[in-house]
Amino acid sequence: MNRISDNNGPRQRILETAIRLFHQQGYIATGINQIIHESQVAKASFYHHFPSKEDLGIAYLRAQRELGECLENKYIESVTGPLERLLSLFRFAGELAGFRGCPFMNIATEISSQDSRLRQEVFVEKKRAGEKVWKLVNNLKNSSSRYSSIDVEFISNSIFILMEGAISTSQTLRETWPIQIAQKTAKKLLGV
Amino acid sequence: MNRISDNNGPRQRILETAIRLFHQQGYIATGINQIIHESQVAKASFYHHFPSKEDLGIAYLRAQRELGECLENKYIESVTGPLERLLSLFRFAGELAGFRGCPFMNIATEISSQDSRLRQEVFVEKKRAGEKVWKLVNNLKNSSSRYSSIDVEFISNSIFILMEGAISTSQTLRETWPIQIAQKTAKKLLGV
Amino acid sequence: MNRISDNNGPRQRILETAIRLFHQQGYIATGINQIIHESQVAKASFYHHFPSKEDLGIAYLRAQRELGECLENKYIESVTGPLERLLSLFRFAGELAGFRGCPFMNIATEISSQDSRLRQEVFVEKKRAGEKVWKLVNNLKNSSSRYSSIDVEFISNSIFILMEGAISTSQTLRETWPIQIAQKTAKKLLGV
Amino acid sequence: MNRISDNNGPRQRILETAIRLFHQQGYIATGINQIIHESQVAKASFYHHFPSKEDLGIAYLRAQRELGECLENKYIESVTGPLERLLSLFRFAGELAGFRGCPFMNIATEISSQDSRLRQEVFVEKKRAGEKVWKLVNNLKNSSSRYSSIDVEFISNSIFILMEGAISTSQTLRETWPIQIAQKTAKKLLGV
DNA sequence: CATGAATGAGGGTTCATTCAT
DNA sequence: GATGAATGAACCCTCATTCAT
Repeated sequence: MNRISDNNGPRQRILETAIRLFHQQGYIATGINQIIHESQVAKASFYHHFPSKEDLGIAYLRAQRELGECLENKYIESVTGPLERLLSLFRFAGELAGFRGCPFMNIATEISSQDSRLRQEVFVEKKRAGEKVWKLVNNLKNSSSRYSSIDVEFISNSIFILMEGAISTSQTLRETWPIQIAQKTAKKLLGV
Repeated sequence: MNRISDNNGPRQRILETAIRLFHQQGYIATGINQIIHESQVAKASFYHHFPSKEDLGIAYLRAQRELGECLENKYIESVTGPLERLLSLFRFAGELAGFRGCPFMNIATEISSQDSRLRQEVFVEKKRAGEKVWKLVNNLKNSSSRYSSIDVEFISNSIFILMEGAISTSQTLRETWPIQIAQKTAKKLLGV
Repeated sequence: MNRISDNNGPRQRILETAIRLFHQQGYIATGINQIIHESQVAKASFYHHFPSKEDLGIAYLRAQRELGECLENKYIESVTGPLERLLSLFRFAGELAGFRGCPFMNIATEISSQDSRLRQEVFVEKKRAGEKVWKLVNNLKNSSSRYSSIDVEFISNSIFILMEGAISTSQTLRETWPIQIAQKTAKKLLGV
Repeated sequence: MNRISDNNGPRQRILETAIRLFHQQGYIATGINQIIHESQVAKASFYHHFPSKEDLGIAYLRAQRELGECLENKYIESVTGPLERLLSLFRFAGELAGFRGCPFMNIATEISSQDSRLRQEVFVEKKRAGEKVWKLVNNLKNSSSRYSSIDVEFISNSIFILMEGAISTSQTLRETWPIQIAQKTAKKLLGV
């Protein structure tokens, strides 16, 4: 039993189940019992790995952040050129959401208490995502004199909002056009 | 016997409590017990007026739609000129949300089942809101030759997404700048 | 409004609904709400006519006694001859039960308290039914020297038990053969 | 750790309480709250052992079947000779019922839905009981030329009905004579 | 005589969590 | 490191009944 590559241990199974169920059904609507049952794990084993549901929620968000960052980078690096890389964010958003929206936005909606540890995780991710957009916009600005007049702060915030709006509108209406419209709007903002 | 001022009946108290709690805490996170306790109503009285929690949820969304539409109109009519009226939507969105987001988006996030009656209500409202934006953009287009080249379909969808994004980003980050950025983006789109 | 023939008044509607529902679903399993809803009667009207559910239950049993007695007499009088009349009870039992058993046995099963007013009604009916059987057996005994040696007490009790057993077995198994077997057994007892 | 004598576990306590209360008060009339209170068990512990009230009902019926079968065999084996053994069923029935009737008949009366899992259990038990009677009658037929002309099918069905009738009449009237009469009738049928 | 609103107690069930082993 | 039993609070909902009008 090679423990290093043993990714099918209880902890991993629980986490994968949580990723599936929290995203599909929501954090509150998903009970510990369902997670335990679908993970094929004993109840006390669950609490051995995750002291509380909130801790699992945090692990879930962190896993989503890693998965998301990884996928994001794949999308970005699949194209060349600063403009294409910036716009690839919208293709990424389109795949990620799948009518169930952003895991972080969703949890922020479900958890009202502003000082919850879960909301801290949301802040962290959204800050990271915002900085990612900022960098891509900044790269664009520095790449060519054509974009040298860009207000990086404004444009990156604007694109961030467009992405958030596209994802949540797509979730609410269960349609895909918001992603396309958001991308088209971003292009217009950039004058392309 | 004055029915107009008779707003203190139990049904009204329940509904007002639901508006407060569903919006603040979320639909799932708010239990019937808390609602009846804060409404000062017996449990069976609650079910006399609302056959189920879902029915109260529907009444809640319809009340939010009425309240929202009313407030929306006030904002729109508080200014003159088609551009000002269109842009007033952002001021409205800023007040409505208050870091707790859109009641309809929130419920759509909490309820994953796509054929829930609650989601039907969300569809109805979002369609209405989309049409409202479309009309305001169309009015702008027809108001002056300056805007005659506007693609009403695209611009209205774009503004809709910007508003949704502004509201949800504001909710997630508990900040107000997304509203301003979204409005500024809309202005840019319109070339003003 | 001819009040004498006005059998569609609220009280009558409630009683007819109760006869249908108590027999089909059982006394405990049938709620007041369903009765008033299907009777198209206001709740307080119900309690005006029947001070409690138990009172409706008593009225229900009395109505069943009248209906049963009436149908019983029809069956008995549809044939001539003391033997045929006695045996007609089994045909009657077969029709009455219809897989839902005897209304009186059923209530006695549902209500455990031995001093309930409902159980008093059951006693009254079962005593009446027992006496009816006794009379029919006694008539048979007196009708011909062939039956003069009959032990009326034993035979009537025996037939009573056979009928009760046939009805309840038919109810439990949802089959009709118990009625035929019981009648055949009765014939054997009488030597015919 | 002695599992054989470990009859004091919560599951066992719940089941014993259910046997007592379901039989005395009826299945519907007995609430989960009363069961857990008298079992000295927490509510969630109850649902840990029995997923629903219906499941407890099924366990109750199966326990009654085992208990009944065991007691039945004791009565049968307490005497010798095929006739005595057949007739011992009536003594058994007299003890079993105790004015509260047959647990299976009672549940079949309370539950009207024909496709309930509880009714399936009733079918199973009544089929078993019918076959038991058939065997005892068949044994009698084969035991002596005196009984060789018996119609096993008819006689066993007839005796089955007599037992059901005796038990339910005893329950309805709260008297013991139906048992004696039924046994006497059975003797007559057999020509003894 | 009729009405709908209002009630407290209880229905069956699930929650996230902790315990002894 | 892993297990299943046990928990109290809370879940949504229905019961038979009474009230003011």
